[in-house]
Amino acid sequence: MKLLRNNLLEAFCAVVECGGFSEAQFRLGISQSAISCRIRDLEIALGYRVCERGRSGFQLTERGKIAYEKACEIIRMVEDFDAELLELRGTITGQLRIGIVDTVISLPGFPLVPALQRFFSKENDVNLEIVVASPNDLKEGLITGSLHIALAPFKRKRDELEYIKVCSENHFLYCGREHELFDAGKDEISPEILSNHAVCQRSYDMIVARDAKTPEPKAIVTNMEAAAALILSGKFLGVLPDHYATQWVETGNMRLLEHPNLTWTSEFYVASRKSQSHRQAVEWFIKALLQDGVI
Amino acid sequence: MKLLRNNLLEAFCAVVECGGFSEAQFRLGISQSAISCRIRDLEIALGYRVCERGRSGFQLTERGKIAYEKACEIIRMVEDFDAELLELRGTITGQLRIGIVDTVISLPGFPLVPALQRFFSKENDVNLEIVVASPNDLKEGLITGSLHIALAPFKRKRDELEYIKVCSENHFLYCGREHELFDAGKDEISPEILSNHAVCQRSYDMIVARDAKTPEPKAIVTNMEAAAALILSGKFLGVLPDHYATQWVETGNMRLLEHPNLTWTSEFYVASRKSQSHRQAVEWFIKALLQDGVI
DNA sequence: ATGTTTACATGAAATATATCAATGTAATTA
DNA sequence: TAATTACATTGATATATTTCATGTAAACAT
Repeated sequence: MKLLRNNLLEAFCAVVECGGFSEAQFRLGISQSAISCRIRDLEIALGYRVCERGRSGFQLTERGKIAYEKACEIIRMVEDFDAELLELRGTITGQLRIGIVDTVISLPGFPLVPALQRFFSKENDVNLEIVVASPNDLKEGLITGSLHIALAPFKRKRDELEYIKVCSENHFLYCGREHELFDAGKDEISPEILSNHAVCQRSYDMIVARDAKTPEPKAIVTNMEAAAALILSGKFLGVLPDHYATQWVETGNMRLLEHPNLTWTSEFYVASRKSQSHRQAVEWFIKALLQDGVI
Repeated sequence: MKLLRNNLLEAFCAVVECGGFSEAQFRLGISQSAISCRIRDLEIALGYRVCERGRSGFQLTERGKIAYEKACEIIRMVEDFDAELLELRGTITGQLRIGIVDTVISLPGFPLVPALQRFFSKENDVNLEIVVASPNDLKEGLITGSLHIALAPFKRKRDELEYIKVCSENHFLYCGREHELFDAGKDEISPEILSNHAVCQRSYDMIVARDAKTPEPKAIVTNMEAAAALILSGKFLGVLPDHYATQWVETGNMRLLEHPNLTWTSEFYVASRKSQSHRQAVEWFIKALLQDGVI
């Protein structure tokens, strides 16, 4: 309990994230000297220095790095705890952290937008945070507690998480207008021919694409927009969800290439921790997500 | 963070466990009025009453009960967190909560006593708590974090826990001197005859004994000493570990009865959570337990 | 070198917070 | 009805925290 008194840890985390005491003033709403005191007190309690600072720059010590990671974790846990107890009042409160993958707004049946409408049309006290990351990072987030809910195509299921299928997404191979295959005849396109062209891949789809027998991907992206840019450049083939590619196909800037192994459907799930769904805000939001009907 | 300020939760938990404000004074080392203030502040922060109190008696409200459970949990988590960060100093610190089943001190190869000697012969700042409970409660404790280490015969293994075998214990059926079978000849004892006599069982051994074809147990105990008392009364047969029964067998107060299904060996394990072994105190103690060699 | 700026530390005063001691109140009990 | 118990309240006191003003040291510009 020693370390959580007087928001010592909040000050520490703010200082780390702001890269110094002076910047953290505004975020914490207290003076620089107060921050100085808090960090000093924290270091006295801990018995070691957490950061080097001064005109020579701000830097966490080795122990400070570990302390910072753990401090973030405990702060999140305490926030969730606060929210749980406050929700016993009847009003739903607290932080609600939701994770999604990128480029899903146009995905038919993706329930986020209607869920947000439903959730916030009821009076509540919830503070929402939406994070965009890869399915793997989202899974990590759920397990560590930095996320309450994630919406993404999860391939391997984890025991400690709960998954509910909500919709699916079709992926096809595309080339850009500038690409030499753009005007090729149907008979000029075969897996063999395609395998001679550079392909860009999303890092988290690489497992799926392993059996596609394409050359080593020349470019790896972690984001759909980046993939689209590479494809539109005409120098790469790439797999995109159809609902996303359609905007360029319709304007004549992309063309779908049929390929048996670079075409797939991924299932989207609402995922959350099995244990920690006690938070009303979490349960309500999941309910709001599923209201259109589970597939 | 609102709820953890000024030890509001410690005060609350102390009050609950002491059954009132006045008693909690001594435990918390603050005056009754200070406690009153803290509970008031907690209730203001929460927005609801956590307990009814006054001359008419102390009682948690429904919400108060939930709040109390969660408060205990978060306090333990914060304690563990404190200990983790303090251990980065180099000195091992914090609470170390160990669970065992009863009547194990005489079990040959049970590593607790030598481990305690080894652990405390090194200078440290650890606060030890030893809990005696059933294997099932110990398992629960490990999972919820109320225990760091447990030493017990675990039958089903849980994924989130780590088990290391340390020794084993032999169980046999016994009767007391006053029992009618005490002086019976060897040929007068068979499973059929035995099945006409009342047996007492430890509640957590009932799964093992299911195939023993004994009549429904007339008495259930959750503690070995209680089982011994029932056996010594002469009114019950019962299963005991041999190392424990031996004291009465040698003094002629108990007799071992051979029975194929009421004789078994249970394996003792050191169990701990896979994830949370980051605490040095926990790791060191496990090391101290295993120093005699793993079986 | 020298002065200036930046980033933090420090000390005294001011403010906020928590605690205590004393007393008040309401429900029991004698 | 008085005494007792268990807690609430109050105002004084103690403690803790923050601010403001100022100090210090490193980096940078001149």
